Amino acid sequence: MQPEISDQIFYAFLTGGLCASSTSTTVTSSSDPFATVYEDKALASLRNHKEAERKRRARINSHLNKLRKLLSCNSKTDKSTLLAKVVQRVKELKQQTLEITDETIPSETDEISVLNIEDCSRGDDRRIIFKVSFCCEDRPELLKDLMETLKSLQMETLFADMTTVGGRTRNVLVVAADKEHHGVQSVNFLQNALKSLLERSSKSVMVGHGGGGGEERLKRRRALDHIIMV
Amino acid sequence: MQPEISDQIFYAFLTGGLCASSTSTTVTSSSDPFATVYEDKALASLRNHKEAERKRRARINSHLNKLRKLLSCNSKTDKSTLLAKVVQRVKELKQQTLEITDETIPSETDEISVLNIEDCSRGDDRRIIFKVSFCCEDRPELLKDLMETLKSLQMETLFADMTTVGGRTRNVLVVAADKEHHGVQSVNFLQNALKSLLERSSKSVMVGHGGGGGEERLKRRRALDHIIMV
DNA sequence: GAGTACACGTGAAAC
DNA sequence: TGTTTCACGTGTACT
Repeated sequence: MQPEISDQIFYAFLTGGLCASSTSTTVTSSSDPFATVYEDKALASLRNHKEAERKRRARINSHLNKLRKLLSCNSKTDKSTLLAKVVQRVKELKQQTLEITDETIPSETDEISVLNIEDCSRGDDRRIIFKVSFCCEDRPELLKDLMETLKSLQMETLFADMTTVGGRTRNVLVVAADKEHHGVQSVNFLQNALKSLLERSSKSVMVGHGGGGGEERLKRRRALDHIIMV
Repeated sequence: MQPEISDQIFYAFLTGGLCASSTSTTVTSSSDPFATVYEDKALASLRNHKEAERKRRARINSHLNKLRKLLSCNSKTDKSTLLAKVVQRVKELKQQTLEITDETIPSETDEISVLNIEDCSRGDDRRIIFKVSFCCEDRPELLKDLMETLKSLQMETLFADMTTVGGRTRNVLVVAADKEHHGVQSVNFLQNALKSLLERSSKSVMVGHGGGGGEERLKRRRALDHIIMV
């Protein structure tokens, strides 16, 4: 691709400009017939270039060392494996936070999701299984209303994860329904039931707690109400 | 530090061994009186070295490109700023997951913590504020017991975050107590009350749910019980 | 001695 | 324009 020895080095080599003791530049310039102002300029440029590259390398290596510390890697871990570990770590952390914020922590926007997970049932042919999850503002009667809704639909809760944080709540339930009364189309029943549940929620948010109060504070207050109801 | 042109290059340069067209090595070896078997060996070694270094660079750059994708960086983001962003991202993600798993997600081990956060009160001189947090197995009566305990201690719950996931629960409450009845030493009261609460929990875990059942399944069952109690 | 990893100086390309 | 970034080949040290 590129010549092994460039014209520039060759020239500098012949004129003695590239010897180890660079302090002799001036001397060389005065004693050598080839020495010119241009040569000095070129050498100065090379020196700048050299220095800039040095700083660039230092910058990169500095960041690499920070990464070594963050991953608690030995200072003698070589660059390639270090970077491989960094790639892996970033992937892990991204996945981890995604899972948590997606499935556990309440989001700022309301969500409803109903899934038929019948396929995962352990040979229970008489029941159909749904995964129900929703995210909304918390309110005192929310869970009670939810249980009543499920009861009226003749569904049984198998297990539930619930998170209430800062006045917002995310709930993930696995519910079972008898196949005599329900089929896959019951996903829509559930979805609609939840929807009206959340609508009741937003109404209660509007109407209840008539007295003023900070916005963020009010959110947290509602979490308190929930406890007090229990 | 090191000579600008090494003896090796100088020698190879004079013998013509380092010209761009490396295919002519054999020709050079046969026509040049300096050519020896040693020279060929040395050149082969250099070529191996060259190739190894090429591969090493490729390996490093490959990881850098992966990182570019993970951070959705332009493919023209330079190495240094890319690495700077990686450092920042890793720090953020670590902090984020630490916060969540530390303050929200229930841990596998039981924990009790009571803090006097009086200093943070907004000029409320007549009340003392505590931050109460605990993590344990969930059970149906847990929250009810908790509220009764706080009531008996004449403490009022200001707000609460609650997370129940996979049968374990983490609760963070901020409670207020009248300064006429409580001081900083009430931290101990609270701590002991919580401790007996959790002890009751572990007893109920041992005794209750006498019927068999999978270990993990049982955990989740208890989350269900909690809902049904509400 | 062969293999591996790093820092260096350099040429070239992008602005 | 000079400045900045990259890939390259090389010297050197460690194993």
